[in-house]
Amino acid sequence: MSQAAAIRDPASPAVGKREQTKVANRQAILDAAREVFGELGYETATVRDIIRRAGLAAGTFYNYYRSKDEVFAALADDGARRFGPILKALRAQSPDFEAFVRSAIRAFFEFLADEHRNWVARRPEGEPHLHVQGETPEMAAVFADVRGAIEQAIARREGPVADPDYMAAACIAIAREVGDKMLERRPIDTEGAAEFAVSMILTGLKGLPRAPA
Amino acid sequence: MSQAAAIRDPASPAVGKREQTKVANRQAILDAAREVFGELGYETATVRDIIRRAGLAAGTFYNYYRSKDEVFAALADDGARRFGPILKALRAQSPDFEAFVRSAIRAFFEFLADEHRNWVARRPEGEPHLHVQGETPEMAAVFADVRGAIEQAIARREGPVADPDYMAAACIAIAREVGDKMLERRPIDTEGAAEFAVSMILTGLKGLPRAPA
Amino acid sequence: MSQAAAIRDPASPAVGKREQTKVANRQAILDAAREVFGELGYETATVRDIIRRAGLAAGTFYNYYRSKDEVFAALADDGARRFGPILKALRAQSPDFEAFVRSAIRAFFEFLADEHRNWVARRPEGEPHLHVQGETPEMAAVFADVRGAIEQAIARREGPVADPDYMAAACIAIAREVGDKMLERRPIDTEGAAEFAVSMILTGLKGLPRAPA
Amino acid sequence: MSQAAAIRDPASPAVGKREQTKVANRQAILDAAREVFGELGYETATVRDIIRRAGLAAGTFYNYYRSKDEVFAALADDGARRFGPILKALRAQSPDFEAFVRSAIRAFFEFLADEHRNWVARRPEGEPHLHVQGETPEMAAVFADVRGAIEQAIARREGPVADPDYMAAACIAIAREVGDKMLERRPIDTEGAAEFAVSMILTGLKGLPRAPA
DNA sequence: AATGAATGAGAGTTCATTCAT
DNA sequence: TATGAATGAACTCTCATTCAT
Repeated sequence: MSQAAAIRDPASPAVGKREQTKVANRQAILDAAREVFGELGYETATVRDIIRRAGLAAGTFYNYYRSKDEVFAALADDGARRFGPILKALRAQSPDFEAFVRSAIRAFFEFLADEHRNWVARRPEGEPHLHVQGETPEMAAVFADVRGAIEQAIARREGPVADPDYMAAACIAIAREVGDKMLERRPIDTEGAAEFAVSMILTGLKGLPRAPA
Repeated sequence: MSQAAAIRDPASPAVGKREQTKVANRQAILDAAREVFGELGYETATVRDIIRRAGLAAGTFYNYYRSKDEVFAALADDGARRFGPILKALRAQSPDFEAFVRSAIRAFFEFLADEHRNWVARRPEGEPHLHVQGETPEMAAVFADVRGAIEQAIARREGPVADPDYMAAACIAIAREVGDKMLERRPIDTEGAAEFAVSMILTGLKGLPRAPA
Repeated sequence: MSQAAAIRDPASPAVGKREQTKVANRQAILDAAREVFGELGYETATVRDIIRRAGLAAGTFYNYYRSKDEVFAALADDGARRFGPILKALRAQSPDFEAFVRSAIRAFFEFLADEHRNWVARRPEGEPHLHVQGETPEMAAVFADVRGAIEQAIARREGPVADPDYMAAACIAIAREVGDKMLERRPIDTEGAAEFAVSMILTGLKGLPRAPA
Repeated sequence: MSQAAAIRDPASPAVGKREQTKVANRQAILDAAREVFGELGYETATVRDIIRRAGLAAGTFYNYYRSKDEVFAALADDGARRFGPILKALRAQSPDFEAFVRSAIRAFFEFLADEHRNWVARRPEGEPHLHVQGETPEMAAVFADVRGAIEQAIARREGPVADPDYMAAACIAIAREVGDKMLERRPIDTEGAAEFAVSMILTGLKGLPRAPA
């Protein structure tokens, strides 16, 4: 190695090319896995699908993740790590439960739209896979976060006192499904979807505009 | 096989034994498939699991269904065939949209509880399969029915005029998830769950009891 | 099925063709495994090698044995099951330790020669596998038997009182290696080999003919 | 790597650092390989096991040996190179065949005990690998040497005239197996083992002490 | 020369499906 | 028609070896 090579521009990142591609590969695998799991589901997706999409060789996968399970778990961690803090901040800032719901839904839909750019929405034809759509492990982790926040709010009596488990489930369900639909439209309208979901959650169908008699 | 088995009982019904067995086997396979798919999910479930539970031999499966896919599809048809008419009747009888939602949810939860007796709710531990829970092909078909009914109602301007797609998605979502939770509890309380779901759908969180100040 | 087919000649074996081929296949796999393990050793041998030699398809192997390990173990059992009783009878019949050694060695060499017809003696070229030659799991089981018999004899003070562990090891070693050499020659002379081995075991080099001064 | 490392210490010996490292690395790999092959056997041992133990990187292995096979062969050469001369000297010094056997066995057992300190005797449990124990390539080479010496002696009519091939095999076998047993005991008693082996070889069981009547 | 990530052939094993009985 | 063994493609994962750094 030439001496020049050793003298590094302090402004440049302190990583060699090797480390760079290592990071890049890890990310490529993660991204490919997100896509593939999103499209095919955990069982149907194969490690080969993932690495092929990442443009790597079969064995390379195992340099980064010890198993199919492990990438899957890594994806979940990744999602939670990114959305968790956002949610926490929102929780702290919101003056009341309604405000929290409002901002959380909005943030969630934006997160969703962001994520969406990472998966190809294309679904394989002729394969029975009901409703697993849009179900990335990352989403699962985020849902868990949201559920926690809702349950906490209920415990603090900031929200309705109805069955907390049912409530969390229903709110999550709305966010999930409406979010799913949102992603299927062009352009993706997070604003509109959020408005709908918030209204539905807070006031139900009663809160939605009625047809004039 | 003993010779006696070959001698037809003259008192037996006119349907040949063969035909009887054929119908019985077809049903046995369908029932077994419902259970197995419910327990393990489409991918994890094997044809062997199904035929073993049906008490038949591997090859026999293919006398009734051409593939694993086909029995899966048949299940969906089966569910729709059973719930569809119920839904239609409800639709006809209901004076207004609210009444329809109320009765449909109730009917759906009862159908769900009924179905539930056919699957063992046990889920394999240590396998990442988020949210596929309670997702039988039959359910999927029923969901489709419900969605249709909602969309129709909206088209007929009996309900709110908000985005019909979002509305159907949200209603289904609530029914699905609350139904799921309902099935996890003992005793299974369809009444309570239906009340919650209806209230949530119609009036949202606002319609739920609030904590006294 | 015609009635004629059902009426079976009582002298013929009471098995259908299916069962026949099942038994035949099980044996074919076992035989192929014996050969392949003998030639390549446990690690190098692949399940594919075994089933290819058995003339079957990859999956078929697993209809008979649950794993590579299991055939291996089955082979050992097989050998022990066949030689164990012989050894026991010899032990009972022999008036003294010497007679036992004599007859046991002879029986062992005959067993060995018999076995030999089941393995192809061909060894893969260019592969380093020292001394694993002639080492079938079956042999291992037989060796264990022999060792047991020797140790027992020693314990009963019928033989020399020297270190029993060393003695058993040495006797086994001689039988094994001389047996190995014996198998490499044509024709296979069990008589000559047995004479040598017995003499070597009982009187060592001293018992062997010396060159005339 | 720090810049300082690149500046050669002027006080360092004349051999370039590179050359030193080359020799050291080659030896480190050889030593690691001896251990690893001894512990795991040829097949089970991986190149990674070897280089990890040598404290080097995967690629470095291939700067010294072209393949896993080659390092295996090199080990054999190494052993032969070390034991061969000893054996030759013994051969020259011994007045007769008995004396040669005696001294050769003793030397062999001492060599064995020496070698033993380089492998960890621990063997992986639950793996079927019968009798490959104690089988280093080095041992194999030494065995070949011994065999040669015995055959030569026989050819020179210094020993019994019985089948030389069988004789060599039997002697080697005893040495090998008793040596193996010897290594399993604590403390390692080369003296006792040698005495037993020599006695067994020269006079067979007859030469071993008998139980008093 | 040293490094260690990338490679891809090939291992053991599973399972939907076929087919002789 | 029922049977269940046979089939072989496809799966997850390992590892000797190569090669850019």
